[in-house]
Amino acid sequence: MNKAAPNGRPRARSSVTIQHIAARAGVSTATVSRTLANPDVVTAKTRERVLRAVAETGYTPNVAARNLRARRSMMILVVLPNVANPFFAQVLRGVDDELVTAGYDMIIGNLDNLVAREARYVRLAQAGQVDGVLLMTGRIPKGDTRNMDDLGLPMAAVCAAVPGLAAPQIVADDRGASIAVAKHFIGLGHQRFGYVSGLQGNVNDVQRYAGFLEGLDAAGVPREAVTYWPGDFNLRAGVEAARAFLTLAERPTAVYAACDEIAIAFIKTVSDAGLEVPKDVSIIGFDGIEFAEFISPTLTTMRQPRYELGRASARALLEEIQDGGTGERLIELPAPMVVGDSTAPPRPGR
Amino acid sequence: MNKAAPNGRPRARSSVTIQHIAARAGVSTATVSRTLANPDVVTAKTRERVLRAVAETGYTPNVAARNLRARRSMMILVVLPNVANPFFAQVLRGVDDELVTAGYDMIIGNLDNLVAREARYVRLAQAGQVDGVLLMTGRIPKGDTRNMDDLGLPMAAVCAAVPGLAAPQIVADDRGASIAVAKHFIGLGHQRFGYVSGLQGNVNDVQRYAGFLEGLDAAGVPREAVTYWPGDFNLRAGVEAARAFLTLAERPTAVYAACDEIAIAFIKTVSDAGLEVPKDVSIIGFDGIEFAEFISPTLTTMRQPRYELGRASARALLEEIQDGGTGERLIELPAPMVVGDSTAPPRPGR
DNA sequence: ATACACAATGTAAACGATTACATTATGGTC
DNA sequence: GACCATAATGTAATCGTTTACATTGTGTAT
Repeated sequence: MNKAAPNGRPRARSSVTIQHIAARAGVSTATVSRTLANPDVVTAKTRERVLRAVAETGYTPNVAARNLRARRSMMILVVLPNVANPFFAQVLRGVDDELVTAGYDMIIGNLDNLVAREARYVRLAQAGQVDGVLLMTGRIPKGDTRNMDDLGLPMAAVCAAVPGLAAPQIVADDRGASIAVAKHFIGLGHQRFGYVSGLQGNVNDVQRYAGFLEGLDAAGVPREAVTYWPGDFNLRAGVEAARAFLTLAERPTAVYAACDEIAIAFIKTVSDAGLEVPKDVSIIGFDGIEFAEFISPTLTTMRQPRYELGRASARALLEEIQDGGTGERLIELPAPMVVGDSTAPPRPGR
Repeated sequence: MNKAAPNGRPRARSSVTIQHIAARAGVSTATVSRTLANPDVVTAKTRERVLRAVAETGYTPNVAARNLRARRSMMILVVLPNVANPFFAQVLRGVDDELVTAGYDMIIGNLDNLVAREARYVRLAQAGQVDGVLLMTGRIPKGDTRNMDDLGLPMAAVCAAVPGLAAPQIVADDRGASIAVAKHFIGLGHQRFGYVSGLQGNVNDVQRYAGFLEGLDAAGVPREAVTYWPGDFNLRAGVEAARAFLTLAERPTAVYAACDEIAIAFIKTVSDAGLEVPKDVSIIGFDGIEFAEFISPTLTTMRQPRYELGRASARALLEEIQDGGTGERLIELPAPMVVGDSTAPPRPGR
């Protein structure tokens, strides 16, 4: 008997099962299943009867049952350091776009910058809840328990390379872009430089600083001409670095910030202190967030192809799942410079 | 037989089942299940044996099987218009924090601003894949197919009220805040006003405009003194509104923007055109995004308690799931004004 | 010692799909 | 019309838990 809801419509929460459809259409459950999974394998007449029954009852296959039997979940776990970070939000959109077209959905594993939270998602993945894992974090510490790497699940890393991970890694060319930053500053005639770090030890930050130094080295800039400020990937870090900058007797005239938030806060802070950007100090950021062109002066920045990073990584992960995976490889997308008004030659005579 | 991985560690992808644990611990599967679900119901000795077996094998219960039998998934579907929008990202963090402590995880239903995408998530919810739905969108159109509202699933709405939805709705006090905006402008002595709309017909936008007008009405401002620009909740809309503003012979001296992005782009555009903010025009935004205090001039804005909106809505949803729900009710959180440098009295003699 | 309440465990039936294998229907060829 | 290949469908096992119900064990009151 097909129980109807009070309003006469089919009952919600899918109390209607494949048995009901089979009975209603006068076929076996196997035929119903086949009709839905592979319509061409059944007779047109059968197909029509089954589909009508489905439509009339509003039947939707129970996912748990399907997952259990078929041993897949059509779910991808996306692990990221912090959902609140707009940078990842844009990457997520790329991931989602790609996953959706392949019929997958995503579970968000938000670490909230706490390494301890990772265990939860390792467990979730272990439980067969997901068909693959996308790591949006460069920091997968080898804990006391088994970690993601050992799960034997298809994986991919995006945004930040995970050293030693045997999986596709999709990242922006941090090093190359940072060399370009150095070259740009040099080309403008700068001689004293500063670097505001993102998170200490973060793989992106390391690459950016290394690339920056490499570019400066190539131009013969002595290491003493480069000031380094530790920081974090947020606005506050920009304020603090700017304060440190302001106390210097001989200030750098060109500052490279590990991300746009830092750069924007840096500009705001030094401007409030009476300096002019770019006349007194030139600044280049990283990421190419939208706000970069809506501040004054507009920010020169290295644009990460965030959406594309998301798409490419999801695509790579899907390949891992389907083809068994081509496995370990590094895909570097270029991060081109977007020239704004925050860079100029240094004030003459300085 | 317990198959070990090549490295001698327990095999990944949880090929070890509850049967293995039962055998290893010399108990029945029922006892294993009980030990894990409700440890105090078994003998200390039994508990110890079971837990040891679990630890030695690295057993994790298969979630699909559990979901199937227990008829719950410990998953919440979060439907939002656009993952790439930083505003929602912060709300998501609040949601996640609350859900995690209750043992739930979240599936992201990203509509990408396309109404058509909703069907996918209705289906997902129908399939018993989630225990509840959190709607972060004010636009749930009654489609030709059954929509979320009819699912019979625990639900809650956040950020934007869904008219007619019989569920808890957690929103900021758009109207009250907008009245405060009007009062603030009036208090400064302004007489000509502008409003830059968010998405046309969006429930938040409607409330904000209504509240703004209400506040102006209360001060006896004639309707002709208010210019309305249609827009969208993004930077581009601010640019366009500003361009329209600039063409006016008699410009408003006080502009209220439906969100901070609009306000920021508006400021940038009129500044580039040679006007001074706030001397020539005062601007107030909405949301209180972080960047608001890092532009020049810093933005006066109505701060939405985004994290708290997320938390409160998740809490309400969990109550719906657990207690059967107290159901329909409106929770309005205040959106206090954060006064920046973008507001001042109008230039004298204007 | 016996009976009895109650705690601890075991047995086996769900949960709702997919799918290997068995069976029946269909159509083409001689 | 008989035969056979092949297409279409049916039967029933299976995925790995949870849990209702049955059974056994333990301690206490009589």
